[in-house]
This record gives sequence, C-alpha cells and structure tokens, in this order.
Amino acid sequence: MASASERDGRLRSRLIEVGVDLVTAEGVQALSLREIARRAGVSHGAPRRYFPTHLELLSAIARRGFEDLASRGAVAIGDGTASPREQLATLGRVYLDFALTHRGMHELMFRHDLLESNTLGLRDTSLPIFALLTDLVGRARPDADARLVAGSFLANLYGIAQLWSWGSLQLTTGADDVVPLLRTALDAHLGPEGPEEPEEPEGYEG
Amino acid sequence: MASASERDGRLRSRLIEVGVDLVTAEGVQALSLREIARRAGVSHGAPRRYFPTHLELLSAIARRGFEDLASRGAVAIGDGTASPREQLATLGRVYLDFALTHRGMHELMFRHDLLESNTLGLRDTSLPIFALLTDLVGRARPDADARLVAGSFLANLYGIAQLWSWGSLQLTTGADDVVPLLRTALDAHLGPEGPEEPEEPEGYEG
DNA sequence: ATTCCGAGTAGACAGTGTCTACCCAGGCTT
DNA sequence: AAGCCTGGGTAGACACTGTCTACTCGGAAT
Repeated sequence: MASASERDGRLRSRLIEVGVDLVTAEGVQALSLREIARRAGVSHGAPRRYFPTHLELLSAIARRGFEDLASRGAVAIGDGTASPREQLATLGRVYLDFALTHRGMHELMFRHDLLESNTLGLRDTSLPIFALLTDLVGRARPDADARLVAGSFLANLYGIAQLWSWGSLQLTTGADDVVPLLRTALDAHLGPEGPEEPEEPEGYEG
Repeated sequence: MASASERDGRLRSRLIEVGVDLVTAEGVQALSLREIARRAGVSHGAPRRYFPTHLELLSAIARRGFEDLASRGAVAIGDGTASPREQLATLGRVYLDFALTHRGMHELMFRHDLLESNTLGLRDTSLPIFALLTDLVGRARPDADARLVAGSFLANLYGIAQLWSWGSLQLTTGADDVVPLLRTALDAHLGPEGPEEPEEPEGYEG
C-alpha cells in the first residue's frame, strides 16, 4: 500500500489545496501562513515541516496556478493542427480569461518576491511556455526575430491582463470585454489578420 | 511667514519624502508605517494625523513616483515637435529606464491594492498620460483605432518592464538591454520603422 | 521492551497596522 | 490676564503576522 508516500505529503498537498481555494475565494492577502494552517485544521507551526518558510508555501500554491493554466492551454490547443496564429489567439484568450477569472491566483503567480526567489522553480515552468510561444511566433512570422516578438507579445498579454484587471483600460477604451485588446495585440505582433495564408513578407531576403 | 501652511504639512511631506527615499533605497517591503515614522523621527502614531491608514501614505508616496515619471516624460518630449513615433519611442525609453532604475518605486506604483482603492486619485494622474499616448498613436497610425492601439502599447510597455525587471526575458532573449524589446513593441504597434515619412497606409480610404 | 524519530503542538518573540487615551503648547474667548 | 479649547504628537494596548524552539506522542525498528 501507498501509506508511506500517502502520509508523507498528506498535509503538504492539503495545505496547497487550502491555499488555492483561499486565494481563489478571498484574494492574495488572505494567504497568511496561520490562516492556511487554521483552515487545514493544524497548528500554525505544522506547515513548517513541509515549507520552511511562508514564501515557499506561497510558491507551491502559485505553481499550482501555473500548472492549471498550462493544462488549460494544452486542452485549448488540442492536437495543435490549427494555424500558428489561431493557436496564439487561443492561448491569449485562455490566458486572459484565466487572469480575469482567477485574479487572486494570477496576482500571486506574478509576485515579485516569488519570481525573484528561485525556490519556486518557476523559470522551469515558464520556459517551455515561452518556447512554445516562440515556436508559434516563428512559424507565424518567419521574417522576424521570433524570440523578440514572442517576448514582446507575452509582455503585451501580461500587461493587458494587469491593466484590464484593475480597470485602467475599461474606462479609456469604453469596451466591455477584453477581446478587442487581444485582437489588437495579435494584429500588432503577427501582422493584420490574413484570411488564410500569411501575406508575403516585405524586404525579406530568403 | 508661511508658518501656517508650513507647519500644516511639514510632517506630511516629510513622511512622503522619507518614504520615497526608503522605497528607492530598500524596496517596497521596507515601507512599513512604523519604519517611516521612525526615520522621520516621530512616533508610530503620528502619521495617522495626516494619513488615516497605511495605504493612504503608500498612495501618497506612489503618487510622487507618478509625478516624477510624468515630469521626466515631459522633459524628454520637450516642445513636442518630433514625430509621433519618435515621441512614443522617447516616452517608452523614459518609462522603461525609470521602471528599471527605480524598481521599488515602480513596484509600489502599480500595486493592486493601491490602484483599486481610489484614495490615490491615480486615475486622474494616468488619464492625461493615456490621452497623450492615444493622441500620438492616432497621429502615427491614423488608420487604426487609436485607443485600442494605445492601450495595447501601454500594456506592452508595462509588461516589458515587469518581465524584464524580474529576469524572465533576459534569459530567453539573451539580450543584455531592453532596447530591442522596446523597438519590437514599437514596430508592432506603429508598423515597421519608416525612415522619415510614414509609409502609406494600406486599405485606407480617405 | 526499549529506543528512536517523524510529525505535529504550543508558546515565545519581534514586528506590524490600527485604535484609544493622554498630553501639551498656542491661540482664542471672556 | 485667566481659562478653555483644539491641533499635533506621544505612548500603550490589541490582535495579528512569520519565525524559532522546546516539547510531546504514536508507531516502527532494533
């Protein structure tokens, strides 16, 4: 029986689950170490056995968010037979939808102190995502430096998620959903929407 | 003598200055209410006379950051005779430079809890900036919806500042400065760099 | 049967933001 | 001129936080 491995991380995964629920329901400021322990039904010192510091517990919760997001992306992409542009549009929509419906988790995922400490292993999580983006961009725009365009596009998505989530863009654009902004970012980085085949690159020497 | 107005806000502005220095020197986590009061040489209850809550003091400090950034932008723009694209490039460079050399302040300025509470009056600060951006974008790209493009471009700049500041892009792009990314974002939203005169817009009637 | 050890408890400590009672000098009224 | 009032600051309390440390206890291994 799996009693060993089961009990090894029983409280550990329970803490993470409680944290995920808590940040989803009440936001990132509710994620105090003691509150998580309380809701998990253990004393405030118990988490220390598995997470030496509060930050490491938060990192584990944030990583769950990244895994969740990556899985949603994978599901939406499917077998990956759609055009690169369509896949990028799908990924962008999935990401923005996730960011706006899981605001607390999204905020947690991109906290500076989490990202800057490598305890999260976050770079390992984000690198394949960035590689996928770079590949798609490279296929959609073979004329450009795919890493630069993919980086700028990723930053664009992130910025839209942030500015939109705190309402800085709703007032100014007057729109009631984020899709036009996503389309604008896509058009900007991939060129205006070609119907099927990509337009011939100008000034591109093969 | 201006004793009345002087003494009225003497401690108030002192607290803000201490906060600005502190966040610049030691980062946003050093901005505890009590630490600011300590460095200002007053008791921990004194700030409450001017800032009913810690958040309002932080907001006042952040607003100083916005004013500083806006003034740098205005200086860099000068009389505004340069081309819209050049002005946008200048503003982008000023913003990214500010964000990367004043990381603590930049982080404070865009904290969710500050932006979401209107105590800051931040929207009043950011609206004219966005209006300027929209105007410049509208002149640089008369064919497009200026609000959408300006919003996406602003989000792009913000995202680049964030992702770059925590190192998610250095590793992947391999570059050692942020200028290529800025150029990529500019090219994306304003079209590839025309030498002097803007290239004729395609499919533009009128 | 005894020893040992992992896992969790409980208390202490320094630090935080907020609240409240107090205090005191300066200007006002009377 | 005497007394009051009030703005501006002090100081202590309170609940809460993250971390550290001493401890307990049940079950497994020797």
